[in-house]
Amino acid sequence: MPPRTTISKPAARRMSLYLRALESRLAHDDPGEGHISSRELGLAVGVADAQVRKDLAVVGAAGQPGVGYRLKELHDGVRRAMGLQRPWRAVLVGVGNIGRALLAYPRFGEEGFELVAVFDRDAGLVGRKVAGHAVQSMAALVEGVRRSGAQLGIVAVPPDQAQDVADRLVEAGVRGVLNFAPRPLRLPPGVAVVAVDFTEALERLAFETSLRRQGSQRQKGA
Amino acid sequence: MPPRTTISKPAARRMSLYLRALESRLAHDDPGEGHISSRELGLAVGVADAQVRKDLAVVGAAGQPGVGYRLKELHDGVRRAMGLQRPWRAVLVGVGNIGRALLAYPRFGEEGFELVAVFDRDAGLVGRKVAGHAVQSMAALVEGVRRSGAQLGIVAVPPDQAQDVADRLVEAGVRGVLNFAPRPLRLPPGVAVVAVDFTEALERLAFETSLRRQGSQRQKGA
DNA sequence: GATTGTGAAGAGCTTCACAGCT
DNA sequence: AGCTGTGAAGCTCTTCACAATC
Repeated sequence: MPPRTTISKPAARRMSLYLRALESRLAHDDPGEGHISSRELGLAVGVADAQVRKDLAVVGAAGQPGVGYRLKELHDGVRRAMGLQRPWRAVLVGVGNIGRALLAYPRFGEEGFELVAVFDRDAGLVGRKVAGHAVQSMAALVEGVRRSGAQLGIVAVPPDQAQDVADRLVEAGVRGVLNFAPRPLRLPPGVAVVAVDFTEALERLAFETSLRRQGSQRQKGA
Repeated sequence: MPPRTTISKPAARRMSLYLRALESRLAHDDPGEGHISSRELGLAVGVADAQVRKDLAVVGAAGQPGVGYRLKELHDGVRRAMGLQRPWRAVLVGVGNIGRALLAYPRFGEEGFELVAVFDRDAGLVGRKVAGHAVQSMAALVEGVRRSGAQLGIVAVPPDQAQDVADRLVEAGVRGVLNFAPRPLRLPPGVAVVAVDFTEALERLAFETSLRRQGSQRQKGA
């Protein structure tokens, strides 16, 4: 049963939040037989209850009036809707600070993401192991990625190398790219790109903070 | 002259992109007397030209029909509209991999952001210098932040400490928080929060990638 | 001829509010 | 009583299209 409606971009963002709220709840609820209402879930992630119900309707989860949604069922439903029902294979390019932070991320691999290869330009790193992953040379990238069958590539290199690395990842068959370089990537349609941009985040923070000078503060959830 | 209209959240996101496109352009245009059209700028950041014009109208930038916008004037206008006309003082809490990545970020400080204090829980780090910044103990946090007069705080600690650290930052007078922990923060209204969440980004990537199975690919810019 | 500025139309997203179920 | 599911209303953002300008 495919989702009734497509999941919008804002909804996809919220789904990640729901997932984590559900997981934290499941951790405290061993049998996993508990329920959660749209209001509770909304409170946990800073979203209105009606919004939660609309989102969940899209993933095809059935709530029980008067009770709420079954935790386990809901968790599975959201994961399936987000394309996380089976694991994704990812490669990491760039083992600088950001790359290391990702390697150290316990969550990586824990649920649905498997890091199958790691590359770096630095000859001093190539051949060594970082967080259990043998670092390969950039020369080995295209062949290595192709052999690994990875669908996702993570670009954690300096900005001037980002486009080139991304192009080679796509050449090697990757279908989605996570870009940590503060530079927009141009990739063919059919390849998904998601950017994580510290500078943008900082600037957004400056903007939002300067908005909140004394005076009319409308706020909603978080 | 305050902006005619308020800048929407999506618009604020794009402003950061405009800024970087303009800066990269200014770097290749030493006198800074060049012009750029809404179409060119839109192409650089993956946005429709009409959208660019609407955004720029909000910052109060005046374009010249048939020619475009003056680079330097536009750059200044966007920075002002984003609240970047004068520098922000920020503190960093947590000198793990993410914290280090931020410290290494050349852009940090280069334009508009000054890192005025750095804290970490690890006794082995306290007192040492990392990337030119003396690491202070967590015990010194509230007093240290208050004395520094920082308006922004960056939370780069493990998730279980994030809320506590954020609370103390707010207690110390911080008015905006950049959160790298994969956990939503609850802070009083009047304090801005921007989250950078790797897990969310990865899951969004999985979702967008799974959408792009063969078939109808609508795409626009990037 | 090229490009801006913008009203109006269009698309998308969120909130409201309530009938219906347990 | 509590909660879901959802049509309808309301709001926000984006795209269109074109007169005005250089």
